[in-house]
Amino acid sequence: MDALAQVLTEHGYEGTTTARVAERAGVSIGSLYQYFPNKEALVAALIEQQAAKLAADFDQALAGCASLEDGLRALVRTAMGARPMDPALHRILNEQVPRVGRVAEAMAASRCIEQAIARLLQAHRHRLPAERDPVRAALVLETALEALVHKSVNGRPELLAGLEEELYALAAGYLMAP
Amino acid sequence: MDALAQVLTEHGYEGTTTARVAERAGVSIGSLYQYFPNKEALVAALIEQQAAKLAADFDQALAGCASLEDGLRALVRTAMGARPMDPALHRILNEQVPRVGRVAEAMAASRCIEQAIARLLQAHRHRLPAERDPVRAALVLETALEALVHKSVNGRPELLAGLEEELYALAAGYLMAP
DNA sequence: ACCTGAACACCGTTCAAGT
DNA sequence: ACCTGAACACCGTTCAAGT
Repeated sequence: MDALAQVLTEHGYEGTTTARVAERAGVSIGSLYQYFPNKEALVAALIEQQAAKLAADFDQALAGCASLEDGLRALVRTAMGARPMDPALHRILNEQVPRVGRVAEAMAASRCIEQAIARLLQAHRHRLPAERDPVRAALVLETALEALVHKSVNGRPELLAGLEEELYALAAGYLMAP
Repeated sequence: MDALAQVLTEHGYEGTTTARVAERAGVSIGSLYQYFPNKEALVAALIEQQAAKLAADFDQALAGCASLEDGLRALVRTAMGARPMDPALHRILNEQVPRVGRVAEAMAASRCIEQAIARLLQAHRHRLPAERDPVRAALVLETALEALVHKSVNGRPELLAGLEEELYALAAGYLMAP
């Protein structure tokens, strides 16, 4: 995994050959194929590793929030701080997510995050309008925040300044509208 | 472009070889490379074609909206109806967008859509809170709606039922919050 | 001017042989 | 049991030869 992360960062996805990863890891190409059935599975393993770490971050951040407002602020902060190590690596992996298998376990981590958000919303459901289902709202928020952080990190850096307040307004307006 | 679209739909991105596209188009592989420098440029051309069409849809839908509410409803409807032809093809192309060149012209279409939304918001800026910048809000809305429609079409179909009202609540709550 | 397709370079994957 | 790397299959791309 470390060798893969290094090669991806240095050469991008297309430039990442199984031979290069094996060489960097100090094993033969045959050995690599003993542990991973193909290149896709190799990349998927790294994606799952990062996704699991991210899901744990959300779980921890949202666990003990007293008010809905505190919870939303923690949610926004965690979403924005979700640039674990190298942003370039994060970007490369994100681009590969849709193409890796059935999105498999990366989707599982995404569902974990949704569930953490859903628990927060359920704990304060008396604050939400009647028509706002907490589980569905959690999916909406996770998707929207993830897309906005992603776009601001990659491609549209002018979004980054003041994004935190913007995301809070988006979440709060959606959840607590008349 | 037609041959490419067919082969992509039938075989997916990995299964789409330049040889197969050339064969389907009824030309030799050499001819294909006379018009497109490489496979990426070939796919990029199809992406640009679809993106331009989408941008035109938004321009038209948002042009003559009397009220902000009408405009937002048109925005949500257009975003949801943005499944031009084959949804499978749309999905395959979307997955390739981040990997195609500098995102080049697909990004240009995305900016056209943002500008169409920004014009709508600017026309009704007296309805927005003072801290809500129309240009930035347009970028936020475009990103969030696109991500939610994309996720509901691909991967999470349970989102689709009632999504239109959900998106409207998200947009209206964000724009017209206290 | 434009087309053709055999040939080339390269990469993912396998498997017979080694330890 | 596990490792090795030459060999294979396949795909993107080129270019000498044809029209």
